[in-house]
Amino acid sequence: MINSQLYKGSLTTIIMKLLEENGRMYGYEITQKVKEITKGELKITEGALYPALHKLEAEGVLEVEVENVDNRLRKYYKLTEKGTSEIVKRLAELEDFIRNIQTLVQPKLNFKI
Amino acid sequence: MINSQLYKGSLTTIIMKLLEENGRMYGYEITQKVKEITKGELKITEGALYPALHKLEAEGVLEVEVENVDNRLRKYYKLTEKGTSEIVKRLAELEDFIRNIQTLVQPKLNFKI
DNA sequence: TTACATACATAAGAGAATTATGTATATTTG
DNA sequence: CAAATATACATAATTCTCTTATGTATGTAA
Repeated sequence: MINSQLYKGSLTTIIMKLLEENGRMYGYEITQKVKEITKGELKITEGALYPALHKLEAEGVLEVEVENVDNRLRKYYKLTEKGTSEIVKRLAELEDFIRNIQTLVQPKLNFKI
Repeated sequence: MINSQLYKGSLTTIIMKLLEENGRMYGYEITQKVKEITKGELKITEGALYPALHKLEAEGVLEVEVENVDNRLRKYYKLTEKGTSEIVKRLAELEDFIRNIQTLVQPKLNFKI
C-alpha cells in the first residue's frame, strides 16, 4: 500500500481475525492470504509479521505447533481460548476506529460487504 | 480512544480534511472539533497535533495566519494550493486502506454516511 | 483561590512498522 | 545446469508517529 503508516496497529487484529476464520495458519500463509484478499494492495512484510506473531504468542492469545512439511519448517498458529475472546474486543475497537474516521472524512462511499 | 495505535498515519489526513471543509481553523479548534464529531471517542493530543501542523506547514500543504483574539494567540491554518490537491490523494489512500481492512475483517456493518 | 478552559509549544520515551540482511530448501526457467 | 524465484523462518538497525509529561500564559467559573 502507498501509505503504509496507516495500517499501524491493525496488523495484530488482522492476524487474529484470519486465524479465527481459518482455524490455523503459518506465517508465510498469512502473508499470501492478505495479498490475495486485498488483490496485492496490502503486503505484510516479514519484519512486521514475525515479531507480531511472537508478541501475540507471548501474550497468550496464540499458540504454536511446529511441523515439518516437505523438509521445510512450518509454524502453525491458532487462537488460544484467551485469543478467541480477545478478538471480539479487538474487532470492536477496529470497527469503532473505522466508524470514527469515516465520520471525520465523510467519504461518499457506502461499504457493503 | 482505546487503541490509539490504530489512528497512526490518519491524523494528517483528518486535519487536512477538516481544513478543506471549514476553510481555516486553529489548533485548539481542531482538537475540539474532532472530539465533538466523534462524541469524545477520538481525542487528538497536543503532542500529536502541533508537530503535525508544523510538519504540514513545512511541507507546504498548510499556511498560517497568526491573530490575536481576546488577548490570546491564535494560529489559523488553511490549505495551500498544493494542500488542496494533496488532500484528494490522501483521502483516496485512506479510503483504500479502510476498504482493505474491511475486506479483511469482514465486519457485518454497513456504513451509510 | 483554585480549578478548569483556552491556546500555544517541545522533549523524552514508547510502539509498530520498514528496510536490510541472514539461513535454508525446493522448484522453475532460460 | 545455473540462476532466479518461491517457500519458510528470523532479527537488527532505523524511521516514523504517537503518548506522556512538562512548560508558558490568559481568562473564567466554582
